[in-house]
Amino acid sequence: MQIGTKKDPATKRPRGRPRAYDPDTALRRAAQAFWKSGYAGTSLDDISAATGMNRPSLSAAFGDKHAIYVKALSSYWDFKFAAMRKAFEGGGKLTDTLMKVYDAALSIYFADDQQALGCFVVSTAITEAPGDAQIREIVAKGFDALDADFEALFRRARDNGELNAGADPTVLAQLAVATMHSIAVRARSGSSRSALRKLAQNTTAALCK
Amino acid sequence: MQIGTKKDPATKRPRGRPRAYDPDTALRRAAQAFWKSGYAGTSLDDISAATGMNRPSLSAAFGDKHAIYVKALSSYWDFKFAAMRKAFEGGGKLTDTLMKVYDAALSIYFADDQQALGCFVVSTAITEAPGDAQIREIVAKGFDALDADFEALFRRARDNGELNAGADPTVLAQLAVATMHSIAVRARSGSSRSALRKLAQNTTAALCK
DNA sequence: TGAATTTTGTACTGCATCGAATAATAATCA
DNA sequence: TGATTATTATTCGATGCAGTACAAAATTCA
Repeated sequence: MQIGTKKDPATKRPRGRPRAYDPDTALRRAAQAFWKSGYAGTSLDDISAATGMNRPSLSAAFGDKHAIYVKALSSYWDFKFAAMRKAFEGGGKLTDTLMKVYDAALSIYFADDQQALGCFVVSTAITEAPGDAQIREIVAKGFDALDADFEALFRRARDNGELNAGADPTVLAQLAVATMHSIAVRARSGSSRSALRKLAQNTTAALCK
Repeated sequence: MQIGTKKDPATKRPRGRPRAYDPDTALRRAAQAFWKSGYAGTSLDDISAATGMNRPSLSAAFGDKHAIYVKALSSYWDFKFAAMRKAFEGGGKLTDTLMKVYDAALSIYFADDQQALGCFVVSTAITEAPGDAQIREIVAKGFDALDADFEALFRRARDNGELNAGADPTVLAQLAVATMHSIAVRARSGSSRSALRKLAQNTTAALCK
């Protein structure tokens, strides 16, 4: 159990009793719990157990359940989604970049060795977005960002001559994202990682020719 | 309010007090409620309100909450999913058939005018499949059926010469289903029906050339 | 008309959950 | 060392929920 954040030993400690948790790791663990069982399926006691924080500390640090969920989703965004998007950088061959992106996604979707968790954003889109404008906004922003990443990638490839001039980057991006969504959905319903990687390879081959 | 099922007036009534509900319509309404808010997000009182049945009647007719969910999912399968799959029949042009399928799906996903509900099977794949083997089985069977329908459609089109001989029906079906999943996901996170129809059109055009 | 049978409607029990109030603890500051 | 401050730990109260027991109602059968 990690005690405190020694991020900067020079900064003077604040006045009172020191925190027994690190807010970032706590949020990551809360995200993992919500990710696995959804909003309604995860109790504050579950969050408490996952983070090691007791309930009043959760309240004090992050607010009520809804606020914790929003912060956890943002944490997922910062730690997982952002890492995946890094796979777009580098500028190798189009097919290689695409597979790097899909492999990064698969690593996240299958990170938990007990149970495939899929994509927290996709799951949130299904469960929480319809009834919650704030969360819907966050999800939409995430989807837009991914759409834009794929579109930029295909546009570059077209301009480089890797794709023929008639290729439509927008449509290709939609198909690439659709496969990503499909992978996220199928991962949670029992498809194996290898089967979904094959799906990614098929998509990559189909879109690049 | 509909009383009883007059499906066959010749059949003698059973012995006791007649039922005040029709089991099929009750299940459809229960499905609608679960479809909207998920398993954990829907209480038995919600189901009770949606069906007009009180809780002991629900218990007696369908069993406990989990059993109701399974039966509701099967009801969705019988009434919605099966109707959508009819769009595969008919044997017109490939692009027309594909758009008929997508339009049938969109009609279901946007059937509720208050709120886009997406696909009950996709939503169940996300929320309930991971933790419930029985439901996971049902979902997998649904996905397999749709994969097979698309694959058969593309195979026929290739054999008819509508697609070039090198086209791979399996891969095309995966992409077509991926777009379906994507539409279901995006529908619940606020995308408009017209935007998603455009997505379907783009997919159709891309896969048929 | 009255007994038998099935369903409906009300009420209850036990349990989980959320949120907050209160007391104990561990640090800094004077 | 004692006051101050922030966090932790325990506990409580109110609410919601799932499942069930029991009495009332509506129908068929004799």
